[in-house]
Amino acid sequence: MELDYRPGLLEPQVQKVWEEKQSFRADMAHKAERFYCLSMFPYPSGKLHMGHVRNYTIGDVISRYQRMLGKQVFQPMGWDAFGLPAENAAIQNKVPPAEWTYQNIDHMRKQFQQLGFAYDWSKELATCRPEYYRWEQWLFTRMFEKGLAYKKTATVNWDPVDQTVLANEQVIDGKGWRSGAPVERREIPQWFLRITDYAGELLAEIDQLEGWPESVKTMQRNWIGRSEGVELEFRIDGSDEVLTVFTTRPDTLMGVTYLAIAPEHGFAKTVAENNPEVETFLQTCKNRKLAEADIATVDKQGVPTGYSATHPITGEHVPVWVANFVLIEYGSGAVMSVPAHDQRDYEFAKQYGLPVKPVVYPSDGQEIDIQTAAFTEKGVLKNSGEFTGLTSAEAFDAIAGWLEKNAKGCRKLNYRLRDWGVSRQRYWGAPIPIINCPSCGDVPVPEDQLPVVLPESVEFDGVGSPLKKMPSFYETVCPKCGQPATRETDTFDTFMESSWYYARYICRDSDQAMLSQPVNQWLPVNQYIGGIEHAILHLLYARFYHKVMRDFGLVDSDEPFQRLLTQGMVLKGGAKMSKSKGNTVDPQALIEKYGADTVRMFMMSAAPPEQSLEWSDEGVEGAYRFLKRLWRLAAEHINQGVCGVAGPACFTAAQKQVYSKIHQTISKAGDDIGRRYKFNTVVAANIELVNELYKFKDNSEQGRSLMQQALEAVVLMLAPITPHVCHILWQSLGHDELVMDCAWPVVDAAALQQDTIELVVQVNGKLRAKIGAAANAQKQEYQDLALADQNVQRYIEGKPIRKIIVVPGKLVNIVV
RNA sequence: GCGAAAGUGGCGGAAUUGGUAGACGCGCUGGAUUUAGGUUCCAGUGGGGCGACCCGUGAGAGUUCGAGUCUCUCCUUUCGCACCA
Repeated sequence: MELDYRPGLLEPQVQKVWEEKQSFRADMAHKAERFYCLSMFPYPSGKLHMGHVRNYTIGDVISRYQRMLGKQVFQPMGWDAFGLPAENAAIQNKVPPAEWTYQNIDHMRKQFQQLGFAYDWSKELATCRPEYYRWEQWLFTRMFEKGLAYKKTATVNWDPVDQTVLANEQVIDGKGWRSGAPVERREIPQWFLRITDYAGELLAEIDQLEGWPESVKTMQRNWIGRSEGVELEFRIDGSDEVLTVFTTRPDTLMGVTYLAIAPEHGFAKTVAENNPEVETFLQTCKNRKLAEADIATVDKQGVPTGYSATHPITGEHVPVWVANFVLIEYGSGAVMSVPAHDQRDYEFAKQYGLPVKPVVYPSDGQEIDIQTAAFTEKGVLKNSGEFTGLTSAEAFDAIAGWLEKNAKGCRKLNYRLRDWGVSRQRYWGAPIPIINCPSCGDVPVPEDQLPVVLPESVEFDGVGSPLKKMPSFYETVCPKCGQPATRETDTFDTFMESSWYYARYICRDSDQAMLSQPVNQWLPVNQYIGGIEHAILHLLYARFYHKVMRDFGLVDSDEPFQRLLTQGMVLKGGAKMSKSKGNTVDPQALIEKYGADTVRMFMMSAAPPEQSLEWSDEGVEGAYRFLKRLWRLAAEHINQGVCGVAGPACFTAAQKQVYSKIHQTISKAGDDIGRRYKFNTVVAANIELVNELYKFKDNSEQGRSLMQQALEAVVLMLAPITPHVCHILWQSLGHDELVMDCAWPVVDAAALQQDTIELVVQVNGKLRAKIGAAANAQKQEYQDLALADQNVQRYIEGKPIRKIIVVPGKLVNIVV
């Protein structure tokens, strides 16, 4: 065996073996314990970037480890193939989006294979294929029939020059990214899914997601944003209009000094017709961006409508303002403002000289200072008529009860979550399967006419969707009345495809149904892996879809993903690797220079998976150096002849130490890879073991057997991380079977037992001595040993001992 | 602005249940091998101090015999905010 490690030669050979043996193909009908390991599929943007390599290496390591535990592992891969970048590339390169996408897929698939990922390619899917999106269209028509899909107007970013709708990402400083024209808000009819119908269940079942990170669960809870409050009405004076507002603080109702409505509110528009000042203000608001982050950070501005409204309890008249910080999407688009007890209302009131009326005071009787800020805590009511003296909690009930009794309001459960808008005014997406008939209205495309196929051969000029210029696409007849009608030319949000692909992999070839057996045998996904940036949207939409599919009888389970790992980003120089920052490192070049195993090993060893990972060229060198060292150690041993593995016989001290190190490593690596998902320390533990083996020079029969045993353990433990080199080494160590099919090594518990320990002695919590002591001694013995130590004596001399803490087998702390 | 995380040597990180801070790697320093460079191998490497020792986990307080770890306040960075995926 050569002493030089040559990954460039060996990796393609090993990949060929896997290919020939179809090693990664899962037996979907297998009765053994199943493990479905899924990494979020990529958008086929061209070539793999480091973020991909990290994501997919983590998934592959988990898959290969689970396989070594004897499970039937299913690890598929596919392509989230619809999306905006294909349209941009089409304009730039004059290539139709479909062609560009398929080319990218071919290239990236090759790269995946070069990295040695254990994917079952027989189940590969691409979401831009009609056989895939056909079922998404079918599900949508069913949701339409059940009332879960509906149409309403909603706001989009409109580029008046390019005459096109822009994504938030395409709006730079309020201007269209291509035209540079100031973007306008425009309201157009769009399709929505009633995810809010499932808000309660989506929230409640977060508690059952035991395998999810707490941070993600908290973010989802906050996103859904359940709040209990009161909905109440304010009549506009001198008009039939009624403003409905929602508040979580009805106890502050007596402190209302004005109402604020969103610029998009119907009443604001009505007022604007006869009020130039309001009209001007609404026009200004048209240029603001859609993103909530922009709305929340913008300077608070507003104008009075000139109208007042009647307070439902006191009958007082409070002015109605239009304000830019009120969100039309949340609640009813109108809020009652209590400047004394809400900071945002307070700032607005100060800015426009509106009165501040405190009605809640601290329970301990202290005064409050509302000269600088609102008092937002709960407390006891004052200046509140019949409610004066009640606590905030009592007042909630009393005021809600009063409003209900007088038919002016009611208790209400409100969610921050909004319905999911799924219409996109784009070409490269799944067509929305609706036909607009002049007499029948919106009619879903019947099942036998699905899929509505997206034409792939198109001229793409970037001005509007090509579908709108293709009569062959949109001209059709109404399925109900047979009269000429037009198809919907909008396409679906790409989150629609990524919300159910995990289920479709299992039955990819099913052409009679969206999902078919053995889908329920494999769901939910045991382990899902993907970027933290998907913590809310994608993961929430997929959970919603799963529940809809369950209610339609397509799946048995309530949740799609049992365990979730959110991997951190790959950084270079402290910043996310991105084309725009120009700090990317191309994985392809590294694979060619060092081989896939080195790249995989660096990715796993540089940081724990959830944390961000700082890219380091030197670190890659280090990983490469280790694999060379491992190779050489194994080759030197193998060249002297492989040998059997003897049990723990009469070891010399040095042998015993190595034997115990092997099993300490197996113990740590097993816990880290299986329970803690800390792959960096799995690698570190094995490096330590190899370092120790380099120092272990023992050519006795017993010594060589120990070396054989140690090398086998290292190869088995690293096989999930660096599968190619471990494949070769395993065979060279004298085995016929594939290392990937072997069982994870077993710890010899006896080897972990130690006779002596290092006893740490502290005086007043500071380390003063380390003493060798028997591992199984009594508390008193440890204490005596500690007190007898010379250095310890120096520190306690002449001082009274107040307390001695003994942690058996570990530490003694003497307090003087 | 709101929500969620993170902050430890020159760098990436380790410290799993509140119990020895800095495992392992990178880098650096010195040495060996080599015609040289590279490779490989050995030794050292948190800061200060001649030393006994002292200081040290973003800042400040607190709880504790003992805090990187728990609590509070603050600072900085990252992610998400509904049409990027």
